[in-house]
Amino acid sequence: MPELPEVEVLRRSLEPHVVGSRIEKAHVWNPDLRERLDRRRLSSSTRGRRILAVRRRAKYLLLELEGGRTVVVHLGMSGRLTLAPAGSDRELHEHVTLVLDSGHRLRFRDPRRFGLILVLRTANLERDRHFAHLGVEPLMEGLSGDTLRQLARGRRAPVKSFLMDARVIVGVGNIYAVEALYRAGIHPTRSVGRIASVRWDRLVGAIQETLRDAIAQGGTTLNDFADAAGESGYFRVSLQVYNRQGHPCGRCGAVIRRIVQSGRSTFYCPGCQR
DNA sequence: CGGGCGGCCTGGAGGC
DNA sequence: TGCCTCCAGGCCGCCC
Repeated sequence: MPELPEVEVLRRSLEPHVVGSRIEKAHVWNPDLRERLDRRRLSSSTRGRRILAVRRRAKYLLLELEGGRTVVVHLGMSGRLTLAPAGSDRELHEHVTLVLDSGHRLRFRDPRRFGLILVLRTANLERDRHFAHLGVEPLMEGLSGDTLRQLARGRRAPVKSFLMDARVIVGVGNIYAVEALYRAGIHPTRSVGRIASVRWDRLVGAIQETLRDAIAQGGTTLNDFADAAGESGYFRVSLQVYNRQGHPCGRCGAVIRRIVQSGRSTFYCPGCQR
């Protein structure tokens, strides 16, 4: 489900309601997520601890707790994290519930179980194997086209795959890679080593604009994305090419195409993207 | 080594 | 109605 904008929207919606709350208890209904959840570790490191901050790194949501621990949540493809009133019933595919002293429950629901919850020492976070290899944050202050151009040197991958490579740049998944390339007017199959400097600047600008617009509109809800309050995002109506094969391009009228790259759908306008 | 592919899961959509 | 295939917002490990 979620790329950077969705996780950021979730983070912002959660923050004002959980920071300062204490976690009374963690229920693990099903530990079999992408990686098996360590029940004891989750329980012992969350019980009675206050939530100090809600952060994000790449597509990971981070609940920073007292005692130097951080609960790491990844939504995979179909994960949701919602804040519900006390007493409400457990939902289908709700695998973990954090009971807060405010009376609310933080529910992790994930039908496909590609998601992940783990507990790390806050101080070791960046050295953990889930984080150590991660590349630049696309919304980082001062990110330039040149930074990406350097990383692309000597590589022959198609630009779309390059944008989705978390070792290079994080948070950009299938939807936003496709949309950013459309905005930048770059063909998704273009080899990344053969992109001119000026186009790198335009591409970075397009990525940042696309992500910021998506955040402002509450993210993209295709099927099941929702923020902590269960609200859908509305960036879907702003998608220019994603899932629009056969429709005319809004800019030039050419018919939008769908191709497959590395097993993932790519959509582009043959008129605007060269 | 870089890059592509299959596998991990469930469920929704569409064809017949 | 059912049964089949295909597809899905991520990520990792394996293979060439």
